[in-house]
Amino acid sequence: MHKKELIKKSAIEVFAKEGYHNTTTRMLSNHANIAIGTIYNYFNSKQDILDYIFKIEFESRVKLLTELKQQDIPSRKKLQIFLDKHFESLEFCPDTAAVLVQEAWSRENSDLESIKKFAYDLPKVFAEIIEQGILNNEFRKVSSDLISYSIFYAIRGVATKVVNNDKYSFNEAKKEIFNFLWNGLKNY
Amino acid sequence: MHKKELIKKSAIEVFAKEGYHNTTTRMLSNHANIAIGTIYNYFNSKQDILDYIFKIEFESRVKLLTELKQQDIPSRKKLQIFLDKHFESLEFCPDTAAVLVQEAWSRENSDLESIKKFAYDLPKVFAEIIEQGILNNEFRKVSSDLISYSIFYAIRGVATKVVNNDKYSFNEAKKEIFNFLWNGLKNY
Amino acid sequence: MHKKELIKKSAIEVFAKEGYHNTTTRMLSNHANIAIGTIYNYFNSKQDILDYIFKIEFESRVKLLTELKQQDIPSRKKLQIFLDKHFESLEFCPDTAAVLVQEAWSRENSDLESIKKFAYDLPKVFAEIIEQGILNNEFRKVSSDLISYSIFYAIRGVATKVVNNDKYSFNEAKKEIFNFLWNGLKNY
Amino acid sequence: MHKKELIKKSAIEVFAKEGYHNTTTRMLSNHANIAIGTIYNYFNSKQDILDYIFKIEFESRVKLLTELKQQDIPSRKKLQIFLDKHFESLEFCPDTAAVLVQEAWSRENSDLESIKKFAYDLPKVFAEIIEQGILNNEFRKVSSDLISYSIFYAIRGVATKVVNNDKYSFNEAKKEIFNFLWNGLKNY
DNA sequence: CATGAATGAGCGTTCATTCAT
DNA sequence: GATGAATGAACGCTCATTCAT
Repeated sequence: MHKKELIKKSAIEVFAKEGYHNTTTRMLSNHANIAIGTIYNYFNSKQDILDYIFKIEFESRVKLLTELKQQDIPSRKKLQIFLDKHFESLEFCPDTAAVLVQEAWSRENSDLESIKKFAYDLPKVFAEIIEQGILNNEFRKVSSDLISYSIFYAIRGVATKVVNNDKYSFNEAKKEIFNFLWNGLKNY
Repeated sequence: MHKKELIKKSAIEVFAKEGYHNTTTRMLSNHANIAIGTIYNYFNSKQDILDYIFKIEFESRVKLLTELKQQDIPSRKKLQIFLDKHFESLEFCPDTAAVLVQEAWSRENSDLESIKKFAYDLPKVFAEIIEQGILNNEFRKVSSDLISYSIFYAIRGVATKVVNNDKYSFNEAKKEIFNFLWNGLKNY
Repeated sequence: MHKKELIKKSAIEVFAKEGYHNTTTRMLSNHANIAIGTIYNYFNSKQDILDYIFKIEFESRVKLLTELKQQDIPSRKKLQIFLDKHFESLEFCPDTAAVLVQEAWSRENSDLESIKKFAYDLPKVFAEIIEQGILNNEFRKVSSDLISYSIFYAIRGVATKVVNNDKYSFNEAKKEIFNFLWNGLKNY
Repeated sequence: MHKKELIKKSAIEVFAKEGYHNTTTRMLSNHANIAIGTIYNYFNSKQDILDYIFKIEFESRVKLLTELKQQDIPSRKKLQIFLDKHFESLEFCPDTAAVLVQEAWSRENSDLESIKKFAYDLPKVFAEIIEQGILNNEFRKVSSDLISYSIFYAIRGVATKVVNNDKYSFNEAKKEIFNFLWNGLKNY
């Protein structure tokens, strides 16, 4: 594996467990079995690592959403696929999910370019999908950007609940949140 | 004003603007025009100030929700009143709202007792209101605790959007989110 | 009781238990049931309290030693009486004894006038008693000021051991140390 | 020199002059011509430096005493050798001696493991040497642990006197205290 | 006289970052 | 490229002392 990816992978594990703020560069270097200085050969700063994580994850998600937007399927299906993918990544990359969830909204990181993109641009793309749904009469006439925000946060709320609580399976949670959001959106 | 309240009020202003983590005790004392030591006559630590803020706000919100639960009015109305109150406080105490929203999620504050209460107990009370709505057939049969989480986060999402963006009035946002949530919940 | 004496008495209790350094003025005021400010009506500083304690104790001990010096009794008896008095005060004013023992040699207090007197002048008077013993052939020709120091410290060593250890009674310890010192001094 | 030893050596000089308590970490770093942070690469805390000093000195002294105990020479000789070594270290490492003497008694350091060892275990080993002397009839039947304490403190007393006073040479002082202790111990 | 809230200099400690090897 | 010892600004917090009431 390229060393930059090794550091990213390793950092995700530590950030997920300890939180970005409580993680020292020494912890990162220990966990990755490299020297502290080596980190700085690939990243400009500690925050730069987080930035990179968000950048990669943002790109993969924006790619998914953009593809989804362009597909010729019902908007209902698009919502479903998005939730499928989202809960899939929660289940199979829980550490990455934990980092995204924990660090995205910390005021401490709020000036990171990639976090801004993640927090503002991603809902924006999703808003466009909602607008498609409104145009073809599948969805009610909602304010797409307000509601896309609500949806993003609502999903995150459920995700947090499920991650911290073994009462619900990912599948159950996915069905619940899908029904809730779909009912909130659909046109009768 | 009692000095403890002065410090709380002043701290809310600084926390809202700078974030809890970026705020130093020196900034707090400068903003409140008192000595650093004075802060420690009323609070045990910097974190204790945040704790106090959350404690006060938690109590007022839990009071509202508990009263709402006991009232003999349609669940739809209860949702509406809750949103009214919530957006009212957002509009008139935006700094407090900003602090609650920013710091409640932060991993680094997650061991504060009052933040745990705020983040976990408040949705729990709300879940009981949802269960009432299910029992009297106003709401669909949803998983009340998952969905109450979603709703809390969804509201936060809209709040964040509105606070950071002057495109929408609080009133518009309130109506949008109410319709969205109501449609997501109601029984046909 | 005069308030100054109340403060002194109370301070001795706290100093004995906590150590001078770990004692805050707040602890002193709480223990004496007075306000912090009141302390400063009778003492110029926290150290001034310690200074006063040593001054009083120094005076009583120097008085004893001076009287002893002037009495027309064998030097052996003088040593015995001194030890009697010393262990008597250890037994009946253990807090005062603890303060004297603990604080007299702390570098932190070493510039206190009364502590210097206590640590340097007291052995000096004792040295004069030893010189009397040498002159009348009871004691060997020792260097009186070196040996008086040794004796003071030796006594303190035993005192510390007995105070911190219930294996020995004050009486046993007194007999042991008397025999040791007497054998060390006496002329054959 | 290893940096840890440089810091130790430098700290001994400052502690000896200023006292442990009056020494700030900034003073230590200035005196050693290193950054504050460097200290913390080798020690966990300011107290840890003192702990290390005592640990090293304790070990060298316990080694000497243990060897002495096992040697087949008169107990009188053992006392003499111990005093020789002790005054030798006083003369050639006066700063170290000053630190040991000043800080070993301080109430505020009394919870340091190495200081406890120094103050309690060292006399214990010495007590065993005294017991040997009693068994082979060189010494009187004294309470070995009380008297070993007395001796340790008595030596400290003389040491303090000599260090703070240029009236006596180390050699004179050593002879005086040896005679005093030997007469206090010997069997007639 | 008695009070105790207010003060702020100064403490020990942390940790992201640098750079000589 | 890899290393990790060295760095020092900046932090949260303490507590003896003051002084207006």
